[in-house]
Amino acid sequence: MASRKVYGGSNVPVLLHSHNDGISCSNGAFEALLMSNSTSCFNGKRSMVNFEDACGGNSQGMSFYRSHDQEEHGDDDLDDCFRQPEKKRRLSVDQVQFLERSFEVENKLEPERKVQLAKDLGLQPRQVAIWFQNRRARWKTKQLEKDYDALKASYDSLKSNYENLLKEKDQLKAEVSSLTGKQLHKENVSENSETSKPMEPSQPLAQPDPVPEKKPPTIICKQEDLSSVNSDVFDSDSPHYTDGVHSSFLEAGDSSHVFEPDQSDLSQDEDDNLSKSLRHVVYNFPKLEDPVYPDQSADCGNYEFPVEDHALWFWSY
DNA sequence: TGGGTCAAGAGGATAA
DNA sequence: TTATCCTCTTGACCCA
Repeated sequence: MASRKVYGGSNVPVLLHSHNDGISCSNGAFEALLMSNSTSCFNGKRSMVNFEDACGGNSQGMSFYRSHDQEEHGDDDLDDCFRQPEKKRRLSVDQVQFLERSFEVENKLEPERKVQLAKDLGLQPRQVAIWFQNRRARWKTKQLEKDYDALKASYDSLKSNYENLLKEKDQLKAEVSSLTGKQLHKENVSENSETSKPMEPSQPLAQPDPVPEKKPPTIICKQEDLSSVNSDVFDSDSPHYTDGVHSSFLEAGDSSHVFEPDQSDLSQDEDDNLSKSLRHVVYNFPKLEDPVYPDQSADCGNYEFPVEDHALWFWSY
């Protein structure tokens, strides 16, 4: 409180006894004030000086109430002669509150509004403009933080869903392999029994096959092909999944892309070999495209998807 | 004393 | 051309 300039006004010390009382406008009145040239309800310029006087020069904890704006106010031509080198001073709490309310109404500053605010707050119009610029910058920074948090939450959710789907895929692949083997075995048995009947008259002396389970080479190839197909169906995009989090995030966001195998790779014969009765449950799987599943899950009759496997329900955001 | 915050400066982009 | 905006930076101030 050493060399503080004191400006004459003595009628407003009460204004800053309480921060909230410094600006007594209601919100409605505040908006009206912003658009009008009516008498200001804020006497920022002189009130700060008088507040300090009212505080008995107690600068401890009251540094916000220094009379910075007097030093910077262009109206005080007399003071320009004695002005010390410019030092940055914070706006008072009341000024900031007033500006904040104005910012909430409109974060852009029209020239008339700027002049009116400057007049009401006892600041230079440029100070008001600068405050709005900085305020917009802070607002943008906070928005970016919010956006980042939202995106991160979305990403975490998608990643979790994707990992669940990977587990589900492995389970389904195992089921397909198991059931395909069983089905082929059944077919081999039936084919051997059918083909052996007509051969009996012509080959009465043929020795019966002691190991009927042995699969013909062509069938084995088919099984391998099927296995390969199944692997291709799920793994064709695996570089996208497995390399880093970004790719998985992007890929998982589009379920149609993740599970969109080329059905033509699976022959109709193999497809027919899968029991239709084992497939119908697949079509009840939520939100996954139907064409994907008939070839991939052959054991849905007794396979229950865990609750977390419905994770695609969350993909809507 | 270092870091955080904020007012203000600087410079480029843009619209009227 | 001018005012305004945006972005980055600077310097003052405060606090743990």
